[in-house]
Amino acid sequence: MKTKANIPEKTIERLLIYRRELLNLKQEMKTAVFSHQIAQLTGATPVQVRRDFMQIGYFGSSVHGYNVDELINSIGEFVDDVQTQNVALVGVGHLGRAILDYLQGRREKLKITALFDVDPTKVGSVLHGIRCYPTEQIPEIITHENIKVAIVAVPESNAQEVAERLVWAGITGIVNYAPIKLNLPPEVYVENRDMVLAVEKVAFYSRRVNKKEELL
Amino acid sequence: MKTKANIPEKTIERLLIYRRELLNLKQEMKTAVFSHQIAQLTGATPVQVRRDFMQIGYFGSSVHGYNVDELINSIGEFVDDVQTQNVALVGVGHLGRAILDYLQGRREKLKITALFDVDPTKVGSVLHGIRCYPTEQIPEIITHENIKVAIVAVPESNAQEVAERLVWAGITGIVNYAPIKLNLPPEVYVENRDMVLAVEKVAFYSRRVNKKEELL
DNA sequence: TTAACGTCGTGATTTTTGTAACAACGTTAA
DNA sequence: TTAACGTTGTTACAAAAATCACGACGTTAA
Repeated sequence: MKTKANIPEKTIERLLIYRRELLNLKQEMKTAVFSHQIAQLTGATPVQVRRDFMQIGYFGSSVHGYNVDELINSIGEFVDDVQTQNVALVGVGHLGRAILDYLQGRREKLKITALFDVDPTKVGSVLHGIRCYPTEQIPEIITHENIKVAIVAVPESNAQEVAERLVWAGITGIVNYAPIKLNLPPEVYVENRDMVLAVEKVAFYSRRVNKKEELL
Repeated sequence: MKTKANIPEKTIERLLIYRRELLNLKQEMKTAVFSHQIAQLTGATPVQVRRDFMQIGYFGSSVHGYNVDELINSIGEFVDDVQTQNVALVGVGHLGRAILDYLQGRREKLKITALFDVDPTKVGSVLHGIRCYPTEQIPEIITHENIKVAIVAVPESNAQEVAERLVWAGITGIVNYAPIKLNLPPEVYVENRDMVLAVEKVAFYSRRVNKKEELL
C-alpha cells in the first residue's frame, strides 16, 4: 500500500460500496466471501472486485476467497483516516436532518460534530447530541474542532457564500447538495449531489427502457 | 439528432448541468454565450462543451457563440420527454420532503404527482398539493397516473421491498437514496445516491488535499 | 485588400476504465 | 499419484472518455 497516488476514482467508489456490503456480511456472521459474491451484492463484476482489491494490496486465498474481517480492515486502512474525521453540516432543514439521521453512528471514522444554520430558531438547538451554531461561527468552530469535511445542505441562494466561508475556515472537501456549481479554489474537493439532476437523468434513461419494450 | 443511441452517459449528465446554468443565464437576460463561459459556469472544459453540443446536433456561431434560448430548447428536446413525465416519491420523511421542496416546480417536464408512505399518520396528508397514499396503493396509482420514474427515500429496511413493488407496477427508472444495492431486473435504470458513501468519498479526497499542502 | 483575432467543429491522440483470457495454486476425488 | 475443479492475481486487450491540435469561418482593423 505504498502508493495511493494513482488509484482510480472509480475504484475508491467501489471500495466504499464493497465495504458497505461487507459490513452487512459481518453482521450475518459470514467470515469468508468470494469475489463473485461481492460482485453480486454490489453490482460490480468479479474481475473488477479482484482487481480493486489488488490495487489496495489485499490478497485473498484461491480456496477460501477473502476474509471478511480482514478485508473490511484493509479497505478501512486505505480509505479511512487514522483518527476519526469530524464533519460539519450546514443547513438543518429537512435535508440536513435526513443526512444527520443517515450518517450519524454509521461509520466509526466519520462523525458530524457541528451543525450550522442561519435560522435563529434552529441555532442553539441540539440534534443527535450535536449543537447547532450560527453560520457566523463557522471559522471558530471549524478551526477548534479541526474539521476538514463539510456538507452543504442549504438553499441555492446561500450555498456559494457558505461554501466560501467554509473553505476560508479550512475545509478541503465538500458534499454539495445545492443545485449550483460552487466556485471555489481548485484544490478543494467538491462532490455535487444535485437532486434535480438525479431525477432528470433517471427520467431520461427510464424512457430508453420503455422505448425498447415497445419495439419488441 | 437521429441517434440518441450512442451518446455517452457523461455527456447526458453534463447536458443537464449546462441547462441548469443556461436557465440562470436566461433569467439574467443573457441571449448568447461562448463555450468557455459555459465551461467556466459548469466546471467542464470548453472543448467538452462544444463536443457535447455537437453530439446532440446543436451548432453555434464562431462569432456569437451559442444562442441561449435555442440551446436550452435543443437540450430539452434531447433529454426531456415530449409530454411531462410524472414522478412518484416513496417515503415522506425528512429526505422525501427535502426532495419535494427542491424538485417541485423546478422543471417543466418533470412533476411529482404521487407520494407514498407506510406511516398511517402521513397517509392522506397533502404536501405541495400532492396526496400521500399508503404503499399498498402503489400499483393502482402508478398505473393510473402512468408513472415511470420513482424516487426511493425510505429506510434501508423497506427499500428493497418498495423497489420491487414499484417495478412490478411498471416503474422503469429509480433514484435510490437508501444505502443498499437494489436487486432488480437489469432493464430497470437505477441511480444510487447513498449519502454516507458521498461523505466517505469526500473525506478520502479531502485528506489528499491536506497531505499535498503539508508537503509544500 | 489583407492580416490578425477569437471562436467553432472535428480528426487524431492520450488517458482512464473495464473486460477477457489464462497461469498458478490449493483442494478434492479418482 | 494424477486429473479435474474453482478461485485468485495479472497481463493483454478493448471500450469509453477526455484532451490536443488544427482547419474553417466571420469580424475587425490596419
